[in-house]
Amino acid sequence: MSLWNNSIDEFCGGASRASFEGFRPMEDLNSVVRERLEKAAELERQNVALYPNGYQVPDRIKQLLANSLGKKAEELEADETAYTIAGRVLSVRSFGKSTFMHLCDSDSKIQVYLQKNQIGEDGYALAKRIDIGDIIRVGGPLFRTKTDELTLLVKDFTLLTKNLRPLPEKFHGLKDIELRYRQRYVDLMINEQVRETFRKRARIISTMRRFFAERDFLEVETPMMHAIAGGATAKPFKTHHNALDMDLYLRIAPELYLKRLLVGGFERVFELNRNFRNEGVSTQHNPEFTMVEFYQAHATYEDLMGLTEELFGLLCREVNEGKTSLEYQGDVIDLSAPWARYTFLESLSAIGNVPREALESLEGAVGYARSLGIGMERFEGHGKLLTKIFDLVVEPRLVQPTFIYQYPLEVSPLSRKTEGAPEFVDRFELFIAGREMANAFSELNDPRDQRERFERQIAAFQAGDEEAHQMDEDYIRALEYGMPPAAGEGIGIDRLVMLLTDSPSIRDVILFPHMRPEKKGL
RNA sequence: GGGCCGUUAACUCAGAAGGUAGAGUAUCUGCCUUUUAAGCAGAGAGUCGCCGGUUCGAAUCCAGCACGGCCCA
Repeated sequence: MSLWNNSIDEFCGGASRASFEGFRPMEDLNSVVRERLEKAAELERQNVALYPNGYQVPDRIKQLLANSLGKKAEELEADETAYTIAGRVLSVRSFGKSTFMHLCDSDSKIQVYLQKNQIGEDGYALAKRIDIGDIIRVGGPLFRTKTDELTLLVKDFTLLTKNLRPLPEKFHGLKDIELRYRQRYVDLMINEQVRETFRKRARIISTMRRFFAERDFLEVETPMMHAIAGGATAKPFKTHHNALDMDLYLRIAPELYLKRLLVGGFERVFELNRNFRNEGVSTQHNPEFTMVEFYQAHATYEDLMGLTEELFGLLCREVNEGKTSLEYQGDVIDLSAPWARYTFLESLSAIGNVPREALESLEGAVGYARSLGIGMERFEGHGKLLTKIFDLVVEPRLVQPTFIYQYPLEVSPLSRKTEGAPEFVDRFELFIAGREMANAFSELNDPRDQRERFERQIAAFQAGDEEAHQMDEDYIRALEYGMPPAAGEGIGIDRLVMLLTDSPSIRDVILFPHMRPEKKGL
């Protein structure tokens, strides 16, 4: 007992003070951490740097694997070329005078072999002090073991970073969902498929940027902090600007700013960034989430259907080995164009089996909604009620990609009215795997109509609808200058990544999902 | 906000009916120069989420709270 106490003392405040100025032991010191601390102190006493830098690492494991693909043992044996790689030690199999380790760098893993007669008595003694979780640099030629595994025969090695906390169990990995999200760094270290998910996320986003760039869309950045939270129906987060002494809202959507850019003359714009909505957290919702919104002048929502089919097909092939179909949570989903299209009302009757009287009158809808257990607020009209019915009886059944178009005017305050059907708008939503994936419409560019819509929203707000739009006078003014006819669309990136990576929860595709703070001391 | 479930060693998990906690991995010691969930022998490691209550006695039963998960609104 007193042995490790003394050693920790030395490590934290005694002999090693110079190199550990300010270092304090963690509160949850367990026996393994104590032993690591002691081992680290011992290494420092032997003048082994625990956190050196400046070492060159010319080779990547991925390259070594690629270059050696198909090379026979004899072929490798004959090649004396030494390679130098660095990575985290993930496993150790140690014998009396030799040791195997697996080393992992950012995208690949390779076995390395340390032998006493290669690195000498002192070198091997130091090698024995390497722990799982340490980051090391090794150099030497490649060979194949008896079991034909490509392995680097270590001629020299350097400790680059000492690990002080044991890694999770090698076989089961880190399973505890809470720990995986709170300590994503450990999750990423241990669970290769998690790293792969986030690599795919990056690829999806960069492919999307390229897709829009190729079509002459300009990427822009509009404000995250809004004086009026507009562009969607959602509750915003409120914040305060001290110097200006004014309340601001984190944006719920960039829409109204992007359309101001159409007015300004940028005819194709997109923004791919975060939105914030002050609502519940679930497998589908994170308070901050990523959206791409894009606007194209002289296009209609029907044009965007084709563009969306093209984009989703491309993204799917990009992360899914060139295939245009994928499996999501057991369902095979075919993203090949063209996708099914139903008007909103058609879908209610054809897919949701909603009776005609519910579609034709508010009274009919109220009665039917009640039979489904759907409540109704005073400020809600027929259109709003039908969307609630839709969410319950149609949306979950839209597993294969489906466009639902011609939405009720009441729930679409920024969309152009459908010609000849003024209670409906030129808008579609895309559903895949029972979830809304995109929302698009031909943009309302008549300032008189837009003002009326805002006024209806304000009436709804006054009647108690907290999510209703506020009046945005500057946006009306912009429309008065003239916004070209245009169509715009928003796609939820997180849900898209969930779909393309077969992830059941939005938290699986967000690196650091929102969590309540942990109360326990670290 | 409501319902159900979970929280035990650093990790993955056992602990019917109340009697002061176990395994595997990891760690430490010894043996071991082609292993790969290496092996063999031994050892250490726990505020059983927190706080109350019932009881001679609580990881276990009860109430509350915290955090998390799933479902619902």
